Amino acid sequence: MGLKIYNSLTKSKEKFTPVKTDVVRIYNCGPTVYDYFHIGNARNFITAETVRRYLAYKGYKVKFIQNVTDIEDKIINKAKETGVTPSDVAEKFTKAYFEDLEKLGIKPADISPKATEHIEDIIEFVQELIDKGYAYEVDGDVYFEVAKFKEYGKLSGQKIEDTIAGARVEADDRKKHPADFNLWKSSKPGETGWPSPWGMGRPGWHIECSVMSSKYLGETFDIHLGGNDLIFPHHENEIAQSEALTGKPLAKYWMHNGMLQMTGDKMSKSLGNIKNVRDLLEDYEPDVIRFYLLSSHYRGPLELTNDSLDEAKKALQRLWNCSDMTSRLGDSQSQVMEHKLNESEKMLSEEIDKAIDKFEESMDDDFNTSGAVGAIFELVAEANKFAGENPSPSDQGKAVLGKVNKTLNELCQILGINANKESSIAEDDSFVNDLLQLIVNIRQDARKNKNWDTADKIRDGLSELGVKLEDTRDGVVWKIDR
RNA sequence: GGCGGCGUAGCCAAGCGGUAAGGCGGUGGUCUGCAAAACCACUAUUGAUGGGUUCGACUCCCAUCGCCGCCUCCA
Repeated sequence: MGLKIYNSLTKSKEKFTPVKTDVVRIYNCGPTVYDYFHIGNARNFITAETVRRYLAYKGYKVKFIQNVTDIEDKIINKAKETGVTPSDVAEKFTKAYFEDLEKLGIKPADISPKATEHIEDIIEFVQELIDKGYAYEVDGDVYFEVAKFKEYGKLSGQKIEDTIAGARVEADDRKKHPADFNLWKSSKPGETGWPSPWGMGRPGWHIECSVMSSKYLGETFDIHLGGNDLIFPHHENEIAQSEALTGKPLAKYWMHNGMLQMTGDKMSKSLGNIKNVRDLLEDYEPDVIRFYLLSSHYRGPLELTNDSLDEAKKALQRLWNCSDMTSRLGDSQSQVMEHKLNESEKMLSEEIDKAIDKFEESMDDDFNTSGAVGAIFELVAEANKFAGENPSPSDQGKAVLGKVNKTLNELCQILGINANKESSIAEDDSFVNDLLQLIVNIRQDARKNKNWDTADKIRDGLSELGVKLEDTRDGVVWKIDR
């Protein structure tokens, strides 16, 4: 079973074979840093990360680039509104971007190139397009001449004529064709700009991705990702620029994630119905947010509601409980010896392999994280069942449970989810642990004396402080949740 | 007008040409001093609707309806 990827370019699932054998090169369109990023952006980042992690799990060497657009009209507008410079805005939100990524538990890209640090490269790229006859300059602006690129529209299925029929393209007499787009924008006096052969100006939006992807990944890299709202015009234009210049495909596979919706509408900054990740993290743990985003397929739409997040949290709790139980009851140090297993141990052991198989099968099928999560939960159910039937497992039983624990951890890690709950109190905080142990011992004494009032008062009181006590058959277990 | 996606139980959500994973919720049990956790049973004869192909379709094709995205900045 090899990996299959749905390629937006061909609108079909294709077998994945890297362009080069030794490394998979991936580019994802990163944020324009004019505000905190929202949960919809996060879905894209997490989709990219899932691709990246799974490919690494499959044994590929992965090189992952995600750019930072730090000069753009929206940044300039924001600067005007708030009375600071565009670079102030960009700096502030670039910093916030990396902070929020980290809080969400998303690994930053191998390289996060910034547009403003590649002005020279961009100018060179634009000049070459002019030299090759694909672009023209008017009053300090440089446009890409869409009519010159015969394959224009191959990604989005848009025809140039239809685009004009939409009549929403800004009228500009200076352009040869309404669909022609900006490669270089002249700047007004006093505006941020860089010197260029065409006067002071700044890069058009689409050009930076073409420039930086080719610079760091080379011509024809493997996977280009982005939200499906970028298909047209952004990705279409990227293809036009790059392929006009090189005559080679920009990327082999194009992956586009679906939009996150709020009460039926797309979440977007222009609609004003956005939910910042920063704010969301006040109410939900990173794992919950990631788990929720992974619980459906990346290409479909996904509705964000409090209920869906709450539900994700409960589901995740079930996983955490099982992980807890298997680490408590299991022994991950000792080896499972198949021939020594009894009937039920053997069954559980087989369930581990089944879960791994189903997990990989799902992920191989265009990164079906929903199916992969299902596989994990099937293992959880089997482990719980086994533990219920074998409260005091044999050594081999412990070994199998330990293996379940390890498997749970490994599979979750591929999805970027912690199989174990991150506690706000360090696990090695021995003072807290000793204190809790003392309280629990006192409560156990009360229980021995059937002093239920005291015992319950302690349990309820701790619960309010975020410490949950469970009286299991083999002792008291506490979980910290605050 | 052009391009594309979606429509599966109360809710969320997968696989699959041979009669529906998983999660949440609900109901009834087991365990427990009581809880919690966990387990067991039940919870879609039905897959928006209407046709067609097929021995057989939720899965393929066509049409209809509904929802959504893109065509302007947007992950």
